[in-house]
Amino acid sequence: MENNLNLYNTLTKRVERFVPNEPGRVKMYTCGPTVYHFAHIGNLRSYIMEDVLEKFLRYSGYEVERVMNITDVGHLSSDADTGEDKMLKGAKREHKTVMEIAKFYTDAFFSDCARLHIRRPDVVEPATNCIADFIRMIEALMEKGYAYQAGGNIYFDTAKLDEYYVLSNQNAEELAVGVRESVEEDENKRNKTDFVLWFTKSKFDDQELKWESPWGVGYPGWHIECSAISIRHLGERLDIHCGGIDNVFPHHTNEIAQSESYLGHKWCNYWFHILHLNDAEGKMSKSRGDFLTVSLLENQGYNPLVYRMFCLQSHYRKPLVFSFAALDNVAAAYEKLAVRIAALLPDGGAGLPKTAEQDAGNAGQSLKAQQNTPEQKTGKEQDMPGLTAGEQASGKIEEEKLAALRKAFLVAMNGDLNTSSALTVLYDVLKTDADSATKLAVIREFDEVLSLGLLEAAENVKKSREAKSADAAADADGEFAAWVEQKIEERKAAKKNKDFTAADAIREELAARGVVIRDTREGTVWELA
RNA sequence: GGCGACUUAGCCAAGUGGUAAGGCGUGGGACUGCAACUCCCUGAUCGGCGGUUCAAAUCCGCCAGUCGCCUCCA
Repeated sequence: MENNLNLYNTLTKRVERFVPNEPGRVKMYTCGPTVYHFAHIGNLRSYIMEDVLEKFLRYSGYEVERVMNITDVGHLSSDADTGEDKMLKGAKREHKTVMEIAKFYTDAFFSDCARLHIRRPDVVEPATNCIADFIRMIEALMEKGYAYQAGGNIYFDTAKLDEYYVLSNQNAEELAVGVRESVEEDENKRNKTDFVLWFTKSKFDDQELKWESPWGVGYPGWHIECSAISIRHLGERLDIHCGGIDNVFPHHTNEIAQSESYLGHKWCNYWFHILHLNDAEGKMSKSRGDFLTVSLLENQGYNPLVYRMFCLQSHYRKPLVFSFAALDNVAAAYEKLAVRIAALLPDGGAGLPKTAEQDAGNAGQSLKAQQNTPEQKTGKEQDMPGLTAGEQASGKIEEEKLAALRKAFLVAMNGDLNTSSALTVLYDVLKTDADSATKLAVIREFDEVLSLGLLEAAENVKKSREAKSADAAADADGEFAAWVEQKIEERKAAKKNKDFTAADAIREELAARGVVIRDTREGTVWELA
């Protein structure tokens, strides 16, 4: 099956058919975090949506190579040399070395990602590993005349380009410099859009990490790292460059300027930008101080995957407003989905062997084979992605129904990654007139891309619904469990005698001890609240 | 000041020319002694005004509101 992915491209400001440089292969670069603090859930919205893009590309049959940088140096709070390095700021705040800070927050970042089922990119490259690449690239830019030295620093000369504002319709005359109060204008720049490639002279001397360079001891500017790291790992032609919308100008604009000047040809074809997560006050940002993290959500009782679903419920090119009311909405929807899927699971709870981590890490590799052999119907069951023994046991996969649902999913996702519509296909699956095995297979397949952990959640629901009594009894000490069982028997007797007052009293007595009971067809089950 | 985006039912949200998906919630019903669970049913003419068209939430114009970027930001 041919790929039909249509993606909005910031470069052309249109939705375009995605065609990679090399058939069947996608080279994807993501601007990674600056690791001076925890990532807030707004940062993570971008990574969630990029993860969906990556997984959908894999699901569509592409081989994807994805690279992410880790900014662990040279990220100034100002582009003038008066600023303060963010890493250094973090280190000062916590009385640690810059490298300790970087390590700690890098680990924290990937831990957050794992909890959100965001796959770790194939290559994760800290900027401090690539200093030699930066220097090589800056030297080349100097030789070609695109860079100049002034006041001890190396600057990129944006006047050398015919076209600088390729991503946004800014214009030099109207571009305001130093709009924000904290930003000072750098007197060394020839043009106001010039940016620093290498610092050797800084008004603050306590920069911890410095390296030798042809221009003296110093450290790299921020923009050079993404260009150099991408070219190092993905070569001269990039298919997709991702990032938050705020990076469009100046960061990505500068990346294009320096990369294409260096390479002498077009560098990246598709620019994928995610709009921000806002709250009632506006954009969430680290610098505003107070911010929400994955851990904070977890502490308040939210499954991180509920936040993932919250993001998927909206479109990546629309601003998303966060509120706990809206999150509660999604939490309820997630729970209900899990319950409905649980009802499809075969009895006996035949295993769901994959763990959440595996699910997050190995999304979609299997559709390609199927798509390449559309006529092959016989023995298709064996090809089903991740079809478990349980699914096979509960019935035969109904191929035609599966194909119809898959098509709806593809239409949604191919339409500029319409995850909101893709999510509704999940509800179509549940409503469709098909065998449980088919529905489970489809849900499992879609979840390779959505990564909402739906089958695991359903399995948990099933466990707690059907085996909770036994589990609770095992968990609780025997004496307590015996007491509960006895109370349930007493209530049963009371109900039989139509003594509902007594029955309700027993239920309340149990509730007071944290035991919640529910009458089912199979009898009364209980669990510890 | 310049650049850009958004505005759909109580809430979230899809829908870029053909007569408003889906979810949550609410209300009603079935089941249950009751409750919970589950299932069924239930709602909007698309910020305002004007225009183009046989036909507009969808195109154009004006107005209003909200938000983002303009060298810290995902």
